[in-house]
Amino acid sequence: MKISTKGRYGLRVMTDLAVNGQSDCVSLKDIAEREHLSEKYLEQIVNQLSKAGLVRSIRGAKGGYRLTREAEEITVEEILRATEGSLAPVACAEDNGKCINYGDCVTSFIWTEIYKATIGVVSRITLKDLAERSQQIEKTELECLK
Amino acid sequence: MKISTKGRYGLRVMTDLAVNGQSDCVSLKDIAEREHLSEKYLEQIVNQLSKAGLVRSIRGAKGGYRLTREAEEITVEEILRATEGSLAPVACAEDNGKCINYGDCVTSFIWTEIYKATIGVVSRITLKDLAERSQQIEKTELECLK
DNA sequence: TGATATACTAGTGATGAAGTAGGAATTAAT
DNA sequence: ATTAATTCCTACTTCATCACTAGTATATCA
Repeated sequence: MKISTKGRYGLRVMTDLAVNGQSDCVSLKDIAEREHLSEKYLEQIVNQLSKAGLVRSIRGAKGGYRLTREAEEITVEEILRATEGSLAPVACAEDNGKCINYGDCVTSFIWTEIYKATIGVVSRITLKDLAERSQQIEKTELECLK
Repeated sequence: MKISTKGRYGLRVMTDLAVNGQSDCVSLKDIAEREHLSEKYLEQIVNQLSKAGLVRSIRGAKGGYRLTREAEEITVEEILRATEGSLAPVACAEDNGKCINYGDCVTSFIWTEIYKATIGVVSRITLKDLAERSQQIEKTELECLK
């Protein structure tokens, strides 16, 4: 029942883009530095986000990435789906319990319920929520430094 | 975001015990046969259930396992915790978002929400629910054979 | 005493997670 | 035109975990 680094980093990249990519596009180098993550690894993750249509890339010098939509129109569900794959606890859960594996039928409703509960959470949270939180935290940290 | 075979098989073993272990104790050999699972592998899983206090073992010939409590007093949450370990999507989620990893703070509330939603589902389902479902399915299958 | 159980520990092969590494293609600035 | 910066693409690597398998020791019943 774990979310991998791809999902977690994916959210951080997207949040970073929402906060720092208002006017311009942002390079992976900058993001990697700010978020203390490996640029090369982020490359792969952003590639998935790009294929999912959540970011657009601009190649060459002064290139980078930017969101394809407004932050409030991108959900955490979309980001996690792009980076994590299925969010279902077992394969069959996504098809509302049409399971192939003989013997798991008794428990299939459990997985469907967990799946629905999870989607209920992540579909309601938008990238804007994360961006706002991020800026709030930044502010608090500055306060603390005084 | 996956549940492993330990969690899935664990639920099946417990359901089997609830259905077939009313009066007597049940041997792993019988369970493995009925559920089409490896006896040796089940040994490890039942061991975890035993350490969690969900089943009691009786050694020697005519030995086996039995539930320590009534099926309606055992939740799916307990069974999954015993077999899967933590049900939180990331480590910090269980502590209500007190995360150590710098940088994940912005997203920690997501994991806590997912965690709470998951627990909400599995804490309300009891072993009795599974046992009843199992017997219902058995009945249906017999109906189909007519 | 022997057959039937569980208890415990170790080993194994396959898979996936979490990166690393290197080069090709593209673009902006000099 | 060249160079530096950037994305794009593929392959490789290391490590941990999953899903078992195997073997031996221990306990109990008949």
